[in-house]
Amino acid sequence: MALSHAILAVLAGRTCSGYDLAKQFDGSVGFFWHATHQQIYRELTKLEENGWIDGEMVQQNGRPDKKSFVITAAGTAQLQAWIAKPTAASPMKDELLTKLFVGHLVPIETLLQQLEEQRSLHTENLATYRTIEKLFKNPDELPLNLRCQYLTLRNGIHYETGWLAWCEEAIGQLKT
Amino acid sequence: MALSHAILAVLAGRTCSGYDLAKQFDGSVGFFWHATHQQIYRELTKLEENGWIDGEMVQQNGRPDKKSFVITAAGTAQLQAWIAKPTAASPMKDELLTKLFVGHLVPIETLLQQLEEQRSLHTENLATYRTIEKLFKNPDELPLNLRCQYLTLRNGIHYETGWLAWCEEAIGQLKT
DNA sequence: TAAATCTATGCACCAAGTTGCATATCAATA
DNA sequence: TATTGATATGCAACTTGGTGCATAGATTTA
Repeated sequence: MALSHAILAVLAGRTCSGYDLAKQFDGSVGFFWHATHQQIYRELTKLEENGWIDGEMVQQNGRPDKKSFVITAAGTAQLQAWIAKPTAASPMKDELLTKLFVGHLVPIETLLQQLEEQRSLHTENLATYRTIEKLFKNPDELPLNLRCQYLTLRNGIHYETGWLAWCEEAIGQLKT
Repeated sequence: MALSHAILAVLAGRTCSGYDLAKQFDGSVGFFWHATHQQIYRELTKLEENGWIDGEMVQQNGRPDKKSFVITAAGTAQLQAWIAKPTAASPMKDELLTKLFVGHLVPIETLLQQLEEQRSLHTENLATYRTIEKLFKNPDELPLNLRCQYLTLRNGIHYETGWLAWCEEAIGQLKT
């Protein structure tokens, strides 16, 4: 139910082809809602059937033709209604923690390897977010739409910072 | 692929019926791997077919009979091999952030409501974790298996703390 | 004694997500 | 000119996850 809304959310900002959307879902919205191009194309068909978006073939020169989608009034209304609805808690799924939960079954070195791998992943993510953060000058003076996007970025920064702090703690603990 | 391993992880600690497992997945492992009782029963069938667990009917008095599962040597080997494998990054899915991303489409009051709802959810979660944390005396002197479990709990605490800090920041920002 | 609650297991159907494949246009590079 | 890479879209098959329902033994509570 929520992939459709994530797509509407992107289209609320600008018209996109499926291909454009797939790129948005790899960065930007992709930071908090993962989707493959397959899912996106399939969902676009449904959204158009529902009348929430409108597709139109666009001839291009220098590259293949594309189908461009715009959000309809009904789509926007749908999106607004969804935002106001109570938010379902995202079902937790963390492979690393599951592994650590039974970490005593493997050599400590294996655990440390995994933790260090995670640390470098989260370090990388944090660096990406920090880079984007710098593009926002004077966060307090942003128009509302950008301020909202800025806050989603800030969430990512809190998230990654928290993970990194934990990685350090866990690695430290296990090395004792 | 990973629900099976989460189940094996629980069974590595103690024999369980499907019902017991369902309760473990509501708390404990459930804090980082969500699953319904339906998924669990279905997966148990597969795990038994693969020979990774062994099921046996147990007569009980005072309550219905149950089927009790133990992990096999093959199952433990499987689990150990899985722990050592590279860990797939968990695909992000956060409904609230998706909503906030297009938050300018609704009144600020709606956003604040949602954020305050999240804040209270995460406050509750943190309180739960803190309560469990107190059960661990002298974390540095725990045997390895408990220390690993303690670290998963610490991850939850970092996670919830980070979320709460962000909630405060976001609410503060939007109230300006 | 009736109803609610806890223990215990499972089917059927539907929705969502993943993987691999298939196709095609056009630009740039080797 | 052949290949690579970016643009662009999509099908088919499969796995996983979610919802609702169905059943049933036993205890507790009203």
